[in-house]
Amino acid sequence: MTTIATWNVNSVRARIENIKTWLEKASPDILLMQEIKCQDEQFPAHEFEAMGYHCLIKGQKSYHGVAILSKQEPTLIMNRLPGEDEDEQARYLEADVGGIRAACLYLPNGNPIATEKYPYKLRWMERLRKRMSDLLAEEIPAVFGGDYNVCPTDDDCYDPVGFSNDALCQPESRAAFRSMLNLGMTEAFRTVNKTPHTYSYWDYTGGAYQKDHGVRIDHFLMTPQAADMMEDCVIDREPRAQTKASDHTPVILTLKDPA
DNA sequence: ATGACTCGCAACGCGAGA
Repeated sequence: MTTIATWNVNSVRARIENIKTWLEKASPDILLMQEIKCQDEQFPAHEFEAMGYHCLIKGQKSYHGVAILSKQEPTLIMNRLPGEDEDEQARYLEADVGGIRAACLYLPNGNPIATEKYPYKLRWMERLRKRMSDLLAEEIPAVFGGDYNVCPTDDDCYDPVGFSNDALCQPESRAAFRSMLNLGMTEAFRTVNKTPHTYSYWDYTGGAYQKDHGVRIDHFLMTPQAADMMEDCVIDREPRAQTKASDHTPVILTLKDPA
C-alpha cells in the first residue's frame, strides 16, 4: 500500500508545527506540498528528514513554491512545467518514487479574470494537459496531485452563483480540466466518493470553515496504470480545524501495490 | 459590505491568495 497526499500548506515555515503533527499521525509515503512560500534554502528540510522523509524542493521568494516529501528516495524528473520558457513561477515538480511517477502542481489561481492572470492560468492548463498526454503515452502509473484551482462542477462549490465570475468556476477552466479527463486521466476523489459539496478549501474570512462554505479544488488525476491501483481517496478535514491552519486541507490517495 | 483572514516582506501597509 502506498499513500500519497496533496496539501496546499500556505507557507511551510508558518505551518511547520501543523505539518509535522499531521505527518506523525497520517504518515503518508509521499506528500505533495504547494505554496511553500520560500526559497529552497529556507525550506525546513532538516525537520522533515528527522521524521524519515526525503525532500525535493522547487521554491521561490515569497510566493508559490512546491515540494515533494517521500519516505523512499525520489528521483527528480523535472522541476518546471515545459512549454513556456519565460515562466519563472515555481509551480511544478515531478519525481519518480519507487516506480510511481508523482507530479506536484500548483495551478495558477487566475483571478481576477479580466487580467493577464486568467489567460496565464489557461495557458498553464494547456501545458499541463500536454505533460499528461506525454506521460499517458508512456503507459506508466503516474499521479498528478495538487492545488488545481479548478472547481470541476457546481457540486464542488458552496455558492456557484457567487463564484460565477471566479476563475475557479469559469466554463473555460472547467473545460480545460475536463480535457485532461478526456485524455484518459481519472480523477481520484469523485471516482470513489459521489457526495456533493465535499470540500478541500475554506476561506479564512467570515467563519467559512464553520459554515462549510468551501470549494473542492485540490485533486489527484491518475493515468490508467495508476487508476488500476487505486484503493481509496479521502479528504482529511481535521487539519483545517486546527489552530493556525492552512486554508486548504490534505487529500489522501491510497494505491495498492503493483500485482 | 470597496468588507472579511493570513501570508511574506530591503515589511510597519501592501499585494496576493481563492
